[in-house]
Amino acid sequence: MVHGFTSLMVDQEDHENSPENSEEYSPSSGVFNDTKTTSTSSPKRSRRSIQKRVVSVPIKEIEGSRLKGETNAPPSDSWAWRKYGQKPIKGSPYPRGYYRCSSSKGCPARKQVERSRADPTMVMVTYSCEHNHPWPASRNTNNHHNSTVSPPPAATPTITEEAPLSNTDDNDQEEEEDPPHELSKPSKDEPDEKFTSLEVGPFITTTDRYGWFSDLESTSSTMLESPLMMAGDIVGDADMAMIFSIREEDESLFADLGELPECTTVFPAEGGDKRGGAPPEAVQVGPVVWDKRVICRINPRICV
DNA sequence: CGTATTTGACCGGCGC
DNA sequence: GCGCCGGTCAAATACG
Repeated sequence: MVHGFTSLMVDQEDHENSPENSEEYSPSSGVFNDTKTTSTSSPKRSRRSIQKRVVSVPIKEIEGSRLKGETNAPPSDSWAWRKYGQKPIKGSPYPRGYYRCSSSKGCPARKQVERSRADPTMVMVTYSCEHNHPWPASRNTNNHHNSTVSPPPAATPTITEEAPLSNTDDNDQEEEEDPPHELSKPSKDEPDEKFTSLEVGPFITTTDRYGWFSDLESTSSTMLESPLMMAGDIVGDADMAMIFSIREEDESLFADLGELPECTTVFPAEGGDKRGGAPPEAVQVGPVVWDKRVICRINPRICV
């Protein structure tokens, strides 16, 4: 399966720059907008302030994994999701599907699946909240073999976005790390560092806590951090290149995963456009190899 | 029979 | 204060 996932980290303010360019989501779509809303300061974290991660998945994968029609079939993650609603979104011609983790009742994990209006071939999946339970909880999982947690290769998502975790009362650190302002990121010379600090740092560390994260990992073979993308076009290729060279060892670990997406699609996302130049289109990254590495970095567990 | 999906209505939040 | 939009809940229907 070839999947390209795109991950964007969205910051509250980033997208708003050019909503239009950020076609990925409708300008008015709550997702990003909310983020932009200074949720941080909001006394109560309204739903909007909740952290969300957006992943773009090529619809092919979805179809492949689930021959469902065109509806927004969610990419099969390792988690079990139950659809609890669907709504047409103003900015998009396609409706947005709302899914909840059916693995356990108490699991607050939620997922929104929406077709990218810019690229009908891509499906944007927004994850909110984390899972309370471990993987096994999900039944959908084909992961019998998951003895480790190897996620079903169903789809290769790229994380497009990160959310502002305003809800974090306590946490703060995390978000700061993801400054949407790519400018800062690029500043870092070392790609590794970025990963570490950006992706891995905040979120990864808490893999356990962030169920969604795990799920992404597991689910996808390819993960991109938004920071990279956001970092801008600049970073873009160069970074990736660096990334690719991150660790080869990890590759072996992933060998099991087997199929890697041939290409990864990266969405500049809103952040990207902010640079002004970045076209909304997805960038294809040839080798997916780095994915694995990234994943490893993110989740050592998987690597093992 | 049980579970999942689908559709409609209601509630809350945000913007104007 | 009103209106609009997004998100969630609940009920009904369909499928396994």
